[in-house]
Amino acid sequence: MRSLEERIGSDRRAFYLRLISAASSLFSLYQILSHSIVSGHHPDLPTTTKLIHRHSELSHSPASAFPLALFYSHSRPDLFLLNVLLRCLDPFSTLSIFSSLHQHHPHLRPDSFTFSFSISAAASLASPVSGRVLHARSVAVGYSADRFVGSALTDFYFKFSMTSVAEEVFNQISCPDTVLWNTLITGLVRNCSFLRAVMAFERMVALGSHCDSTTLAVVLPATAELRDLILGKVIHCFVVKSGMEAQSHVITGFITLYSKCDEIHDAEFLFHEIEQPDLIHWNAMISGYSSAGYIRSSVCLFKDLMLSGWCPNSSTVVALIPVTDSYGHVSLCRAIHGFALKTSFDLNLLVCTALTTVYSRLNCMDAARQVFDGMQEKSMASWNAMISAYAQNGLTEAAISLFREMQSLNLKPNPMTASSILSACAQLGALTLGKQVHRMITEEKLELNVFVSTALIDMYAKCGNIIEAQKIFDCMTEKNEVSWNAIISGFGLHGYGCEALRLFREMLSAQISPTATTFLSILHACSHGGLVEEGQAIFQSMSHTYGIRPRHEHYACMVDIFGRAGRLNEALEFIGTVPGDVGPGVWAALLGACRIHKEANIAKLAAEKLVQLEPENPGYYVLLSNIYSASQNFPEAAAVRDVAKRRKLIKLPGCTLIEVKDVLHVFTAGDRSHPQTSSIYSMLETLAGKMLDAGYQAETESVLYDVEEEEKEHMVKIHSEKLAIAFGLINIKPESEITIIKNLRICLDCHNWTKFISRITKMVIVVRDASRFHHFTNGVCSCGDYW
DNA sequence: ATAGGGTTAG
Repeated sequence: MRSLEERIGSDRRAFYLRLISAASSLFSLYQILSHSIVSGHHPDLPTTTKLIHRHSELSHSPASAFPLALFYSHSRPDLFLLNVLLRCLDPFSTLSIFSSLHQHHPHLRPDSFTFSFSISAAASLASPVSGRVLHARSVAVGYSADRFVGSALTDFYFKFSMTSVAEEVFNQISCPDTVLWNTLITGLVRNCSFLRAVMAFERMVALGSHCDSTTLAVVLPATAELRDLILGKVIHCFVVKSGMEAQSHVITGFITLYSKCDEIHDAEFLFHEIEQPDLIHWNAMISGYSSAGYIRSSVCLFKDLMLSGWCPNSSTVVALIPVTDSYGHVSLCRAIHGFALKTSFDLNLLVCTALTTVYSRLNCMDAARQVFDGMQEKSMASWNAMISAYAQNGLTEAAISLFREMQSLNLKPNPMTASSILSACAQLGALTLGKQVHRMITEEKLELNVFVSTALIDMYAKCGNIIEAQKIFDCMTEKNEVSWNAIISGFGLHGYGCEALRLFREMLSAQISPTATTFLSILHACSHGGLVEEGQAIFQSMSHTYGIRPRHEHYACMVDIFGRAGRLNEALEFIGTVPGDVGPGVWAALLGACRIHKEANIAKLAAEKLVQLEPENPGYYVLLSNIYSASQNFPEAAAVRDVAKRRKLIKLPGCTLIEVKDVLHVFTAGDRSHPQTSSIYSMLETLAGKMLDAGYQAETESVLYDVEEEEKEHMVKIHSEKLAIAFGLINIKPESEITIIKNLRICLDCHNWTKFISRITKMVIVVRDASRFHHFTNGVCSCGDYW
């Protein structure tokens, strides 16, 4: 008869395996292990594997010390143990074990599980390099068509917004199963490629792959984003037919779909049909209401939620945020912020990111920054939210410096970062940085989605390179109304009215509905291109054919169109037809026309209106005063100046930016702070002589000249654009191109001066001022002397 | 190996 000890001994492994499976806490697991070691039995490979596996089930976060110690206690671990270990380790340890595998355990040949766990680790470590290395090695050992490796890789490339590579990997796998299709569709949705996600879904169905609730949970929000109600209904029928309509995730998807497609009652119906809605159902409905503008219903449902004994979570708070947005109420926003802080369930990434944006939309940049700085952990979305908050509020330098900070922390920008920063570049005219971002997008193979492409078009157009803008536009596979608007306004900005008109017609025939912005762009193009009749016809069609009510800006554009052609009386007449109040932009356009056509009487009328409408804007006072003094009405002139002085109104200082060899230089009027000041001024002297010979005369007489009296003396205060151009002439190779950007409109004299310079030096000079681009070539400007 | 609500872009 065998002793007890012998019986345990023979079944020792089974005995410990049973104990381990039954262990209910980490503590009892440690006890089992120490018992076995104390009694002289080091756990064998299967027991160790089981221990590590149970340990990962019992501990909530990836803990590495215990499993690693167990793993290293074996001199010859097997592949199964290795894979179980890799799956439960933190991503960093997973990668380091994998990379030292060859050295420490050359007998172990990684299989598809080993690769897929390591690739997932690279993805969560945000380490694109190690992922690519793993990709290469897995292909080298013949796993390029493996489902597990393939799905991990697909997921990996999508995480880094490298959608084209992800799709390539997916296409390598000959018979993708449901999970793999789901991985593809999820990745596309996460990268906002909604159309491609829906197309992949259609392909999946057509190829006869089985879809499950996961597929629908992902496809339905994509359909909602595309506002494709018809497709949504087709899917709904399909879902009912295949008996999946009662699945929790699927119902949520339909609530999202119907509320985003303005079918709020259908969404409501589905929500009330659910017997026991979970928190996500509630949140979906609350957000459905608030994002569709049903603010009261949203708040009511929130109250119901609280009364039903649910504890709201961060998503509930985020779902409520559009409420503050639509009211434009800072106090409401602060109330929600306070509520989130008080209930402190998790004032997490999500809430903070949303708050950053809402505060910035309410123009509380300090509050926004405070929330951003207060986050211990920041996601890509948090960074992007803060960067775009700055960009959208015109704080371009802040946006760029935050972008640099992000880069210095080794965080890889994603397409959203790219489009935000491109917007800042466009506003600032920072072509070099814009090009760098473009290069980064290409090098990192970042997804060139509609947002990014449109942002690139806008950046190139606004930074002077309309050719490059057009190239990108032509390469786009998916264009929406914003993309068309960007290219049309780009051509308008450069004075290519006919090209803009051609694109506008092309847009219409491509069945893209023009928006209010489209009309603004095309009217701008007509005014800068001198196309009066075309502009009038388009303005008519805007309300008659497309049912879009013109805004102040559209009226201003029309005034601009008439004014440019010197038809000032028609412009006045047109203003008479504007229903309701006339905005300051309209009068400013009229004033601009008067300035060019030297029409003092109408100018006086316009300037008086402007001083009334915008008492804070100093420019109009100067102008009005100049007009009065020109008509010998000195007391009035003095009175106007007095008012401006009493109000302590300060003129926005003019400055000009120029980039030479990727370095940015900024000049202000009469600037002497630049290291090359002396050569700049002597260059100006040299030029002055040649200019006189060529017939240049300083334009200081004009009554309608928007500068202070003392600024008229150009010898005292040389305008910043002249300094920048002189600097460019010194530092840029002859007979090439100089591009400068000025924050205000270029003045008449500088415009004239630049024409002469372009003729004398044979340089092409491109000037972006506050209203448009001027291309100076051999004494002629593309704006036709009207801007 | 994939999954529902909610945050970031032109």
